Amino acid sequence: MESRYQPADIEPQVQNYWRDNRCFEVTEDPDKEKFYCLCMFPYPSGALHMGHVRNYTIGDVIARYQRMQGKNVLQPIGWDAFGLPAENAAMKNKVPPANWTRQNIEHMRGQFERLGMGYDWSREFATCDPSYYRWEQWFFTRLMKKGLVYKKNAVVNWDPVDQTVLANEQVIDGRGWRSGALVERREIPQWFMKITAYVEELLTGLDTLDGWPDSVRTMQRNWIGRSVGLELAFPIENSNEELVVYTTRPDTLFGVTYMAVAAEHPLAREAAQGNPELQAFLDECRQVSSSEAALETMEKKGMPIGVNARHPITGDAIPVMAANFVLMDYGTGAIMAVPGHDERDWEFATKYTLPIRQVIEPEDDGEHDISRGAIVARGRLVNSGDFSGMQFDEAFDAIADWFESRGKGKRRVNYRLRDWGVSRQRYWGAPIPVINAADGETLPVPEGDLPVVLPEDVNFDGSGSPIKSMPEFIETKDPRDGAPATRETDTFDTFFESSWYYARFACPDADDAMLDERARYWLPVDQYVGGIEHAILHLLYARFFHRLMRDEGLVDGDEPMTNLLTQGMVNAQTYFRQQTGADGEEAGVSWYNASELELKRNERGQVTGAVLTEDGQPVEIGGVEKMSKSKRNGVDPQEMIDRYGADTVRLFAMSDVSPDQGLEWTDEGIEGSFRFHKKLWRAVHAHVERGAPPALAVDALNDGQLTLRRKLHATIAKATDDIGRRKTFNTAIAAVRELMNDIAAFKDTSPEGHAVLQEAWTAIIAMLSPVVPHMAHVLWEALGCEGAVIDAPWPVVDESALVSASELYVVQVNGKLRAKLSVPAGIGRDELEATAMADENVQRFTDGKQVRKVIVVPGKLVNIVVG
RNA sequence: GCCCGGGUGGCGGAAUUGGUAGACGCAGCGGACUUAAAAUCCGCCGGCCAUAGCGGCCAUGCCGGUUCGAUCCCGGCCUCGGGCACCA
Repeated sequence: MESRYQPADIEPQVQNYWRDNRCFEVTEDPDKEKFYCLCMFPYPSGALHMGHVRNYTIGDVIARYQRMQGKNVLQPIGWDAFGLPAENAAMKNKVPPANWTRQNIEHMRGQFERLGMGYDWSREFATCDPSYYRWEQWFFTRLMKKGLVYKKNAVVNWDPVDQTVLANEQVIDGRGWRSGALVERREIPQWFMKITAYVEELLTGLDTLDGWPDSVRTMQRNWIGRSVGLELAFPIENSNEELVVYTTRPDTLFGVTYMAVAAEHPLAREAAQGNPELQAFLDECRQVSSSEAALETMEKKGMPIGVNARHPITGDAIPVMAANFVLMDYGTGAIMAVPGHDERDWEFATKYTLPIRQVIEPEDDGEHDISRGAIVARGRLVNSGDFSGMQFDEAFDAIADWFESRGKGKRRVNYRLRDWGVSRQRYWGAPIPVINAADGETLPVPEGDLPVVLPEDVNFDGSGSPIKSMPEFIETKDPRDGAPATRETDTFDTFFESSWYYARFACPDADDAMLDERARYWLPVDQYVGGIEHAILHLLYARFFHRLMRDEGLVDGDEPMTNLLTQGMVNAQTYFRQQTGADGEEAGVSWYNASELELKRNERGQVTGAVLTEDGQPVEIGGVEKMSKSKRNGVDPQEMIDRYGADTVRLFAMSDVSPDQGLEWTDEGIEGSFRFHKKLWRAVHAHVERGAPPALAVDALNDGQLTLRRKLHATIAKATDDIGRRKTFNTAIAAVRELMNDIAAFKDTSPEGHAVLQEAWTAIIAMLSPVVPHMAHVLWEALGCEGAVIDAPWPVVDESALVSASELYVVQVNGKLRAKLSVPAGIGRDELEATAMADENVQRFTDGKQVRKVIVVPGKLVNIVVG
């Protein structure tokens, strides 16, 4: 064994060992418990960043831990290879998206290996492989036949200068990111998946997902947004038409003072003919990004369309407004407005001086001034005709009955969730396998003609998707009669690929089916790991897809992932200077990387400022923010691996915080992690130099040896719980460090002590091996242990080692800590109370006072309440 | 705007979800070793007060509540982060 820790020497050797012995390639084994561990696969953006390192280290630690628990562990990796960045890179670098993507995959694969990830590389695939996307094309045609997909018009962001559809991300302050032109809403025909057909199941299924964080389940529940309400119609004056609206607050119906319709609503369009002012307003309403955040935060605008509706109960005339915040494709394109009891309606009514009427009196009897704000809380109805005096539930039923008995409305369960639009007008995606026949029919591509291969040798100049102007792609034949027909040129949303890849990893080489029997062995995923930013969309689509595949007979079970771990982001300190132009105007901000700076500290070590090394002038200290190129606060993992080794980087990524929290990267932190490796190496080296230890004879141990052994087994218990159940790797590592501190203070050189130390070091190396597998591999061998540490069993707690003759009690008086007592284990309550009362410091606070009660928490605490 | 999280010493965080606030690490200070530096090792390390020693008061974003006892539960606010359906 080398006396110095040299990661650059040992890490490649250990990686070769894993590769040569195919350590991580697995097959189905019905005799072993299976464990499928999966991290959300990466988008091949070019190089690994720290967020990747963290994500995949978490997964690797769990996979290696479960392997040591004796399970048949599958940990695959692949590439979420379609997407927008490849198109942007293609424009910038004049490379076809396919080439750029595949080069990135090559590079990142090497980085994963260098990090020591225990992947079954034999299962690797990229979603841009035709052998992968052919099966989702096949699946889509199956769903077409089942009626689970359909085509309808839907809104996109249209850049009128670049003549192209923009993603929400490409719309900045309502303008196209490249052209700067005001973006318009435009309707085009698109394909939709009927996720709403599964909405109840997706909702109730959340209750079964005990292994998911509550926050994610709540977010999904709210996203689905089930509500019970009333659908009712407001007749239009002097017309046979009516406005259908949905409300969850029928109790406020007498407070309706206006109606609002979308700019695209037929009623508004009709009214705009011959009304140029209204027409101009409707045109203006189109110039808004289609994102909900933009819609909700923009200035609410409206204009009367000169048409009245009639209140269905009172018959009162109610003006109809066109409004920019009502959307034609959500709900019915019309809403009833109750400014007295809805904040948005209140603000709108105040702005346009529309009447505000109070029809609810809240429970709390507090001061409520309807002229100063809406009363949103439920309460008793007032000014509501026959319904006045009723409470919410009673009023809801009475009003709903009123409408239903007259055939003018009905109770309805409504969902916020909308069907999933999967069409993208982009090139770098899987072609939607549809043929447009000359007679207007849309037909699925026959199974025998799949896959519809995306041409990869293209000239990508940014003027839209190349396949949209490529006759050799577009021209095809009608599968019914061979007549000329055209292909669909839209591609799938990339969420389509990522909704089922987890299942394909079970059988990536199946070439005559989407999935085969192996999927039933490996699924569901036992542990899924990924960023919290995917809490809703990706995970909801995957849950939907799993049910679609279940109903196609491809998989068992309802849910795709049993346990979910959502990981926080990797952040770092930012530094900047506000730059001033020659004219004294502010000319933007310059960001600096920590490596360019020197920090100033006061005598306490508190950072008081920073100066740029180059010019010695101060820079501002900004916030701790997500690592990004623009803020220049990123750290390249490759550089860190080259300097410190993969184990040090892995350890730091795991040791500072639990995985679900944001991790702050610091240079000092990584140094500390490296120091830990050197210290551990030295300690094990010194231990090994003593030669082979005698066998452990527990009965022969003295108090000091028993105490160290108690600490060891308490540490094993804690680390097992922290890694296996809580997934708080940081506290498991801290517990091991505590144990190592105790070992450092253990000055026993006897043979018995030597044997205890051998037991301790062996357990420490085993427990650390999922996090720092290279170093553990080498030290395991040095300790003379059998086999490779990846095949070692996880250490087991010896319960008898935990037994102690005494217990520590905390004594409080009126909830304040006054003493600590060490008492014999299993002491009786009376004796315990007496011992506590007899304590000198306790008496200072109880003296002359009456003891009202004594609370005892066994094994922990005594609280004496005096008054 | 709406939904979901977070806020604890100089810093990252711990306290297993009602029972010792500050584990572990980083930074800092003091010391040992060294010709010196680095590395390493040892000690101290929330604030205020007291001190030979024992100890006391305050303190977990802010305000209020429940409880014998609150970082943890409830109500109201402030603030930072994630998502909002075409970034992945």
